[in-house]
Amino acid sequence: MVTLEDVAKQAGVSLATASRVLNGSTRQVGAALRARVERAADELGYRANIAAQTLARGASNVIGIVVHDLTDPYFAALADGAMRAAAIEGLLVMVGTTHRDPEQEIAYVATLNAQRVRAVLLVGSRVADAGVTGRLREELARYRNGGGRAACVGQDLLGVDTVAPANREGAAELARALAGLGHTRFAVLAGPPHLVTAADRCAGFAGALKELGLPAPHVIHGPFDRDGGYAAAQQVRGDATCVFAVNDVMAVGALAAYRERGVRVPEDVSVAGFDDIVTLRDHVPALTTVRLPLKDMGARALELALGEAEMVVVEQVAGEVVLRESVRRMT
Amino acid sequence: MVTLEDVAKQAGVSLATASRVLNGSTRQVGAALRARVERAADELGYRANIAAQTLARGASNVIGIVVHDLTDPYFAALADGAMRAAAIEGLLVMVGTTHRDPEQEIAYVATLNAQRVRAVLLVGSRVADAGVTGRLREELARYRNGGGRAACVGQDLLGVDTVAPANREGAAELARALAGLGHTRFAVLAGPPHLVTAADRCAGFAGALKELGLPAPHVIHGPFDRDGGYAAAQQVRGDATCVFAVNDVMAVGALAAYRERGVRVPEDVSVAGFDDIVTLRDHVPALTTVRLPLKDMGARALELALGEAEMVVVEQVAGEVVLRESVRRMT
DNA sequence: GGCACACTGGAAACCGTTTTCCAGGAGGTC
DNA sequence: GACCTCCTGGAAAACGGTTTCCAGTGTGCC
Repeated sequence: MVTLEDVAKQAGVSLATASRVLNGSTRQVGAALRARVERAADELGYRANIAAQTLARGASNVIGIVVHDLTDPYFAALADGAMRAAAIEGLLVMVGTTHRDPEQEIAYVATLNAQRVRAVLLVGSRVADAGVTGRLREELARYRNGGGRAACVGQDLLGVDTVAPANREGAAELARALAGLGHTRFAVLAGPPHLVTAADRCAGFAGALKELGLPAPHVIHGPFDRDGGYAAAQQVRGDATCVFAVNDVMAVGALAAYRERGVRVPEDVSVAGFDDIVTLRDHVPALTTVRLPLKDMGARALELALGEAEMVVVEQVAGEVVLRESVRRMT
Repeated sequence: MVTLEDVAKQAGVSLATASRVLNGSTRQVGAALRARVERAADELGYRANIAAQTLARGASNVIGIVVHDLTDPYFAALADGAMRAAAIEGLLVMVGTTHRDPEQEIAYVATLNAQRVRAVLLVGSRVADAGVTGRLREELARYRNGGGRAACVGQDLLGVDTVAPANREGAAELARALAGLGHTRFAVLAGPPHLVTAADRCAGFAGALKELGLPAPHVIHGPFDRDGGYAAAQQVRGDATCVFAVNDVMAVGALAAYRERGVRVPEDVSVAGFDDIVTLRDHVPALTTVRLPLKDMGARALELALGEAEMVVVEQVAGEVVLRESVRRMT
């Protein structure tokens, strides 16, 4: 491995000069020496050792992003947004996936702390478990005490800058829109009760129905993924005319379940989701959903993490109800 | 930031002892001291500085994965497979996305080299551009000369261990299967001509048709994504009874285009894709495609990169034709 | 009791940079 | 011409660990 010293020797200059030429410094270096150093570096194929730079500079140009599951398009979109923003800032990205294990999330924060990454982004729903959340907060505090910056996409439960999708309000608005189409008997494929995002969407939906004086929905819990939606759809009571799956991939699972059973959507039952996943936009029937600007949210979270605000900032992101063919008007 | 020295001081031991206790060493440390060190580390909230460790050890526990586009489920699945394998090995992952710019790929290899990552995985099709490929090979050689390991998922064009999907053979087999259903006039939504994966699939398909004595397909080039499929489908000649999109997301785009125009699939035209993307498995009509074990391929690429084989190994991965409802029998 | 040896702990060199500090020379001003 | 300042280059001290020696202790064996 060729080092800066090799380059300096070959160019006949000191280490300091070589460093100044190659790795950006405020100091000027004379044209002649500069050229010699550059030529030497090129000839030798020098690549700075970033570990050494990080150590010497006390700051790295890496950020960490922790997501639940990269193969879930929801997280892929958020991560992509953040990564584009990072690329613009000249930052490298370490991605960790927890596969929905909160302990993994804590472990990642510890590791990213050890890496002294510039910022950590925690992307995805918090869980309703004070113990886990407490330990995560602790680990995060340790990191931030050392000068680390952090932000979160999800719920404002960690005491760090947060991009918070308006899950309750979005679900409520969806409920009102669906009620406006004449639906009165609803079911909710609610995901896991401990997942805050799922719980908020469910609660927002149910709350709006209540305000409208409609009967409470039939709530069915299950996993937060496609198969969870598929399974939950099997248990929906027959009298429901409209089913709200708390995310799009669950909704797609539900649609598959109905299709297999010969239940027509939207003729026999209406189905709605949440997120407006781009990959699913060509699904048939087209999914009614609540659109979230996922890429922007990811990018915004990175901005917040890097930003200098002395106060913790929490940004609500509104969802937009998008009515498509998976729901019908009842009348 | 609390350092090992702080811990050593607090525990009243030397730096060496603290290091041996906390960061794994072959050397034994007495129980009493060991306990003191551990307690001190815990009290102070010590986290080893990985940059310093990497520097001192001369080896890092990070690997790099470079993909074209993380929001494309094809890459998400491959990356996820590799990341799971990495997690098992206790490795951290840096992910870079090129957004399909080959220059970015070269730049990433340089950066990952600077990071002295343990291995680099280049995931995705090569491009048919000798200049770009040459420069990438150069950068890769530089990295490997410094002791780096590399592997590739795609085509064996870089002189590194490669997991190579059998694009030609898979497409040929698909062509034979479709011909077996009675189709004779084909179109191929072929993607960009310079993208080797796309070109191979197109060539394999056309080659098989030729062997069968069928007319050459109508080949339409365009982008390798959903919108590319959508646009290309508009240009298909009216006499084609079966359209092969060289990947699944393009096929979905084509299906959308047909749906909008009121062309029924498969009644009016049959459509097939390639990859068998999991996220699309609930698409209607269900997509005929060639299944690739993407997660396994990603994991296998990591194994190869980490492996000790002195020879460059190239592993062909066969695709499996999956006939589903997006194609019909002609008779 | 003496000796070799295994074992544990510490001092210090080293990993590859950055950056502070110092020295020397050029240029400007009075 | 003397003095000051500005600018450029180099020596060396960090940065936070790991690891090689080296020294001291206790043990087993003859």
